[in-house]
Amino acid sequence: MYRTYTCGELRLGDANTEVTLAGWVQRVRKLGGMTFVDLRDRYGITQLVVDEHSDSTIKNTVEQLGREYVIQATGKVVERSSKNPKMPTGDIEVIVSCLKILNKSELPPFTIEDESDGGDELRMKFRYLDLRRNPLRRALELRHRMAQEVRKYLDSQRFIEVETPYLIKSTPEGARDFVVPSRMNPGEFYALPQSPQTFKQLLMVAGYDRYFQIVRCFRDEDLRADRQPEFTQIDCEMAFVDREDVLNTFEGLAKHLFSSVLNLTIADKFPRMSYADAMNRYGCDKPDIRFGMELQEITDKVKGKNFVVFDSAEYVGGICAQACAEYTRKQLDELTEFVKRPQVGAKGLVYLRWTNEGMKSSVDKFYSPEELEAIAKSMGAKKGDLILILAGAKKQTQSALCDLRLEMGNRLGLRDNTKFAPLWVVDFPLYEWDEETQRFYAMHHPFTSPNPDQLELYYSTKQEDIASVCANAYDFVVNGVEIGGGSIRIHSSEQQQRMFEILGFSKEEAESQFGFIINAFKYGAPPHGGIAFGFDRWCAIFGGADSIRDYIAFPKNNSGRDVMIDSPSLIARKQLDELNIISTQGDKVQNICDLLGLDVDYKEVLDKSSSAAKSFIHQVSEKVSSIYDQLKKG
RNA sequence: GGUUCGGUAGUUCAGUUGGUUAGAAUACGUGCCUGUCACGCACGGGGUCGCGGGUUCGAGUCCCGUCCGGACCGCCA
Repeated sequence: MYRTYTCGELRLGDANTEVTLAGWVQRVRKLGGMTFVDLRDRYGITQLVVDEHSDSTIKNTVEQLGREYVIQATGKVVERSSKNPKMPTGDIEVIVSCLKILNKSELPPFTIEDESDGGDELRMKFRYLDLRRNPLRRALELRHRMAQEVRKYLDSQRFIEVETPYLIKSTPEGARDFVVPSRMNPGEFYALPQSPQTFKQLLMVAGYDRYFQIVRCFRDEDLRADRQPEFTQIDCEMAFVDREDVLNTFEGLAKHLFSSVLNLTIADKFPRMSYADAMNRYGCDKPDIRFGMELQEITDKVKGKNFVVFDSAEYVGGICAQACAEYTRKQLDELTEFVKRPQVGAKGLVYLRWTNEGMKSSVDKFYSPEELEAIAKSMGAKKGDLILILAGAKKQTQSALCDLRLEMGNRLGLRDNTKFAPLWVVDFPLYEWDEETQRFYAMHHPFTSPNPDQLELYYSTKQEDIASVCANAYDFVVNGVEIGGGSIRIHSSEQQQRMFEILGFSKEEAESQFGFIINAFKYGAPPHGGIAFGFDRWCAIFGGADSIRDYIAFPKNNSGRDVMIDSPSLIARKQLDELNIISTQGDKVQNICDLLGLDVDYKEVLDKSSSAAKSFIHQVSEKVSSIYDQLKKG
């Protein structure tokens, strides 16, 4: 037996027990006559002691230990003479009577500690070492607990977990697909699912009225801190339900997770907010409602005073930051810089400081103190408050105010990541008009049903009628992060055909892309709807993190690379041939080599920083100039 | 596709207006140390300043290009 206990469980009550532990050497502290070794495993750290009474072979072995050596130690548990209250095993230590090095370790490139000295890139490259650290271990343990509790709850609600295929069919709508070449069907490709959307709907047609799956999904789009090319969804679908049924069921799931994972009881029903409300009050469709500071439109109140910025604006609005009237010039300049960054995109920032000496603003030239006070009061401000105003086109200005509001929330410490504010956002528009292509796109996806009260508009021939149709859809938002979204689906093939018609699909296109689902709907599709949660994000939110990367064991970097295994990578020409794929760059290089009679490995050459690439360029230029010389000679 | 920040010791970083032998902390090595737990003390080794080119008497520092990484915009139904 390698071990009788783990490194996290021994306590004072275990004193005088003979134990065997195994783990990694966290640290060795030599104090002349005696040596302490911190032995670490997944469960904790236990201190081993070697002193003058120890056997000389043990003293010898302990001399050789280095960081991250894997060792096995046997000995007696004793009470420490000087205890360490900071660690759970701090009351005891193990007097080593037998010590064995199971495996040596090279010196790790960064320290395996809660606050590692390693940078992000290095830690990604040695992810298996980074995963030894407590913060990552805790993140993955949280994720595990979440997954177990999701299954427990959904099982208790009679959901069944069904696996759907990963090799499916590419569809034109939505995100870019990852594709997989089919060797047996030359020139044809599978797509990896962006979500199991159509399959779960087919399961409803099949009569499995409550389905779920914790499932990997794939999107070939650019990444962010909270976006990976492969990510995990809790994918759910129910039949014979309306919107209320779905929201209640999954509010139940959320509450179960809050209580079982975070030990937080939320008694109240989650608030609901319409999309239009969310945009007007918070400037975005996923508001962080942990704090107020709502957007206030003042367009009509500020016009007509010859201030051209306001007079020419479609929308003027602001937020009121309580007790910030004494913000310094420097702080206000910082905020101005913040909103002028291209990512936020405002032209400038107008401020009103309601100080003890009265109103001070950047627009004193245009407005009297009384007028400023009236504006401030209309926004619910009082003495001591700071008002920040942006003006411009409505959509962009609201969005910039949203960013500014979140920035102020951060600055004022109003976004405590141990507090949670869940929210349902409902009544999304069904379509988005795209100016460039002059057509409607589905805001959610093309299986989303229209609001049942607006069917007349859904079948209307007028563009503005169609644009005003709301979707029977909903998003689940926590702390300003979209955790999940779903809808009641279309279940009549007539409504589905109308959807494809509005989206500009011809009958033939719809048939070839989605024929299978249109057909299925002819055979008794029940009314149904569902939701999908971003599992990685939900874990990150519960863990209080901004980035989902630490909640994924082996994530990819900003450019979609796994720097540990160095993927994606080039594949052998033989594989490409089998798959009937023409490697553009590889073939170009290979063709040049064949033409000039060079013996070069195209894979090495494609790594632009390699010496093979330099030598390739050199050889090619030599060859070309010699050919040129020969041509000149005749 | 774009904006922006960064790349200097194993690691995290500092490096002034372009000027002597590129520093600190930490890690590592050696020695001393019997109650440490971020042990302590002393000494030591450790550098392609991402790469290529340019300006200059002189470049880690300025300019151009390029590669790599982070954050963001576009994109992500």
